[in-house]
Amino acid sequence: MSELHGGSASEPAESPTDDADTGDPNTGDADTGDANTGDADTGDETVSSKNTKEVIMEATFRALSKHGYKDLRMRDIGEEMDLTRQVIHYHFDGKYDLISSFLEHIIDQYEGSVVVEGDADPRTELRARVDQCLFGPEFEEFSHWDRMKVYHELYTHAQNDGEHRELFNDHYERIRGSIVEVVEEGIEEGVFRDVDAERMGQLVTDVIHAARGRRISLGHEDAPEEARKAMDEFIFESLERTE
Amino acid sequence: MSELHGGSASEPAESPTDDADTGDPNTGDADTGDANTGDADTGDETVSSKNTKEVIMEATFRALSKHGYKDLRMRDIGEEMDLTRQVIHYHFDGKYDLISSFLEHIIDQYEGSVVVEGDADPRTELRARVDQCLFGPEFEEFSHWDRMKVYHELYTHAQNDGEHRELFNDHYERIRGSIVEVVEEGIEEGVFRDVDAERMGQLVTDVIHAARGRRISLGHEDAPEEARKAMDEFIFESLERTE
DNA sequence: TTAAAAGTTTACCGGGCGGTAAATGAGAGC
DNA sequence: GCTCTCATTTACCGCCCGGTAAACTTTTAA
Repeated sequence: MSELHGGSASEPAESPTDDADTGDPNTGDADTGDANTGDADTGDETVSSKNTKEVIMEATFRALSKHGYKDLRMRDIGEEMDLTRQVIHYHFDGKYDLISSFLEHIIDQYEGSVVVEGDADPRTELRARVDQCLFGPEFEEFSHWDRMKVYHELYTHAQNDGEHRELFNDHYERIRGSIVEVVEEGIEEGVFRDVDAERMGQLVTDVIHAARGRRISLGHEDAPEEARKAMDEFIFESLERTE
Repeated sequence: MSELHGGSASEPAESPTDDADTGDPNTGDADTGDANTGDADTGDETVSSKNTKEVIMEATFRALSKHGYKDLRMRDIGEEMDLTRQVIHYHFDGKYDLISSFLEHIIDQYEGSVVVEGDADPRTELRARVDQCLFGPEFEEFSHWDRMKVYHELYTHAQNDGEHRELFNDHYERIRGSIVEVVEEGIEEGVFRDVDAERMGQLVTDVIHAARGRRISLGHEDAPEEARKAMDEFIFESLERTE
């Protein structure tokens, strides 16, 4: 066969293979191809292909958590998977496309994790929604902040990327909207005083975001809790004063 | 100053010189070595050396504004100066040291731009401080948001860097503290109702940060203004209700 | 059974990046 | 004038990273 580069077995003492990807080549794999439920496929994608994409998303998430956006290398993502990093290039069109897809992925996850009750009274409902934003869904509370960390880093970086910014804007609008809705409901029902619901919703959303950012960037573990108390004491209190 | 290397349309097919730094070797310079006031030196640094460091800081700022933290290359900084990028390595100990120094630099600037009145009544004082955080000092209003953009990006990245995080924590504490102080003053003087000043100050600081972040990351130009109105309407109003 | 299509791996690379070494310039002190 | 030090430039480099090409393997569909 075409011995392309002379590299016979002898060669250099340590891995001649460039790409020190070596992370650890799935030694004991037996974890990849299982759970292959032959359900209805979605769109025109193979089941396994869809599965792989999800594996890549999860790996991206882990790599992003570890290294941060700035220092994220394709190699890092590869090391978080049982597959080699090159499969990424088969399923995505380069690094930027991968990140963009991941962004949609993580936003969808966020979206999907929101549980709507809807039947409670506005007072309770409002607090429940705020809590959900601040502390995550009741179940699966672990990992909430890991996700948030990644989300928040991408969020900040969006200032340099118009495309990403739009995604975040849409998402933001949905969150804010859902809070405004509850406030409006409360006003209609007469349990809240008659304020500008948009402005109030905006304020609440802002406080949520700030507490999140403070916890993540500055490491203030108690920021969400404190923010929650402050809202109770200084915002909700004045909201409910029907007077 | 940005459009340095517009010319040389021909562009040598393959510049043998590696380092396509070529930007364009300060053609029209005549801007570097002057203004050399032989004043008393500070510490053990030459005047010119100190000057150069500042030039580098400014260049770093510009490069950071343009490219964002993630995509910042030493080369980009070089292109924002009249000097070559290698001088950076003479004055700083590599990229990380440069960024750290820049961080201190921009925080100092922030700090220095804060104007304290102190004599006004707490009501006015509180609003004035908030305004300053939201809109920048009255003079030199331009460039305020450029600085903020850079500040905020570094701020978010601090989650991945303990050393930087500490710097931001200190700074944050100073800002928050100054607001808490005003609130306390107001309570003592009896113009504000008797609330937990710490918590109130925290809330106000959080709202400021959120509005800033929203304007920068999401591009909501009116975020500061809206936040200001929301605070007036929903927070300050209830604060002043001495009742 | 088999051949094409889809997916994955192995091997490899060009270019760009941060950094360094040595040559050059510019003063300060004697 | 000479030299020694500080400051800056010119020239250059090794390595690391994203990406590709082709071999290989598994799945799909006749």
